[in-house]
Amino acid sequence: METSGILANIKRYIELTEQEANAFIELLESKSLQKRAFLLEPGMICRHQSYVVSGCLRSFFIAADGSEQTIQFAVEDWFISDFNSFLTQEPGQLYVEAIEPTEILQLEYHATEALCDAHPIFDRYFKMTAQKAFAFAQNRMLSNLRDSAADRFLEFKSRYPDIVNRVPQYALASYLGMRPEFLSKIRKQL
Amino acid sequence: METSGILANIKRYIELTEQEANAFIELLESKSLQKRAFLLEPGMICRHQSYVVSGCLRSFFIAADGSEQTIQFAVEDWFISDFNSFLTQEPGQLYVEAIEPTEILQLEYHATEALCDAHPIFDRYFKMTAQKAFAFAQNRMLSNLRDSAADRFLEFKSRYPDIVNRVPQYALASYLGMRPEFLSKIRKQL
DNA sequence: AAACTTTCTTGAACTAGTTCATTTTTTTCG
DNA sequence: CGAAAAAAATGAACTAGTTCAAGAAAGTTT
Repeated sequence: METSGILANIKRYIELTEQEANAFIELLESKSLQKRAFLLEPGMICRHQSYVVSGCLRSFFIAADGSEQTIQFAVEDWFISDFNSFLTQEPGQLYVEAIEPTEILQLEYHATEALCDAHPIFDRYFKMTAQKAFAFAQNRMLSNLRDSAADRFLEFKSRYPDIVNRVPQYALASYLGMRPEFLSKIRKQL
Repeated sequence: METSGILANIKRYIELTEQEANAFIELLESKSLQKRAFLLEPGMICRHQSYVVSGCLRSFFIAADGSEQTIQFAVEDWFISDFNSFLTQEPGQLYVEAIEPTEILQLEYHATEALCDAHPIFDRYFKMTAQKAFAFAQNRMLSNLRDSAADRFLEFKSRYPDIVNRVPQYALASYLGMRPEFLSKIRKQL
């Protein structure tokens, strides 16, 4: 199992003893997904957080009018889940779908809790990642309130040039809060 | 100093020994704000998270076109800050303004870090609050992508009937991602 | 209570972004 | 490769929400 990436990720936040690192690695479950496979569907309880070793996933939901709304993309070295469902361990609303063939490492909810009980240093790690995720979500909200559709696209493109070329345009459009036709027109004008 | 509210808040998440509770209370700084006073302005480093004992605050920023965009309201028993600035300890973008005369209790950044070092149980508390805040932010984003302006207003009104009547309409409009004129028209139609 | 300031309302003109229907291009897969 | 499916592009008609301007109402200060 390829654990060097996820360990390096953690070590950016906290220092681990060998024992703590081993306790963590023992919890990991690895999984492969084909392109277009669903890791999660609405109504399911999200029992894992998933770390992307290689490939690309997205989370989205189906709105009342039938349209897809993308919440998040995850490429190499990112985590993804239906976080609300993961946190409450209640049925969720989101799909998580593989955009490319993807390898992930998963952390199960109760195993994660037990890990934190046994090694409180992991409370600190998950504190830091949750705080970072919250700050990120606030910034995204801020940018959605402030910027025009074209500006949101340009900002995303300059920050994640890689992702723009890896995900379908309709998925990116829904992430940016616009219709695919309109994103197509924006791109044409640039 | 009125600390029963904030202690009850914490005890919803974790159990504290008397020693831990005392260590926490010793960090609190209390502050009063007049109506329309600013707790924070753009360019300042957000050095505290603030817990509202009584009154009402909001955070907002000024967009390129000069309009105000409200990020958050905070009434009794809520926390507020420029979280991005608080987390990074770099200059922020947000105003935090008192909408009513307000009493707050503040937790300073480095004091909070020291508290977590001395008593790791607080890492768990801040983990849980950050995770909850992140889930909340995701839900808000989801609702902004999915719902019409009128639906967003109705949803907010049913969830926070109190706040609707306490904050100026232009502030609520900008929180909901619309112009005050349009919110006025929505209300007229209902 | 008068004067002043801030907030809210209203209506008309406008525009950013949507919707729908069709065609073209790209990707998938036997 | 060639057929089928999925994704992207295009254009015309539309609409949800904005902008601007002016007046009414409410709140604050002296």
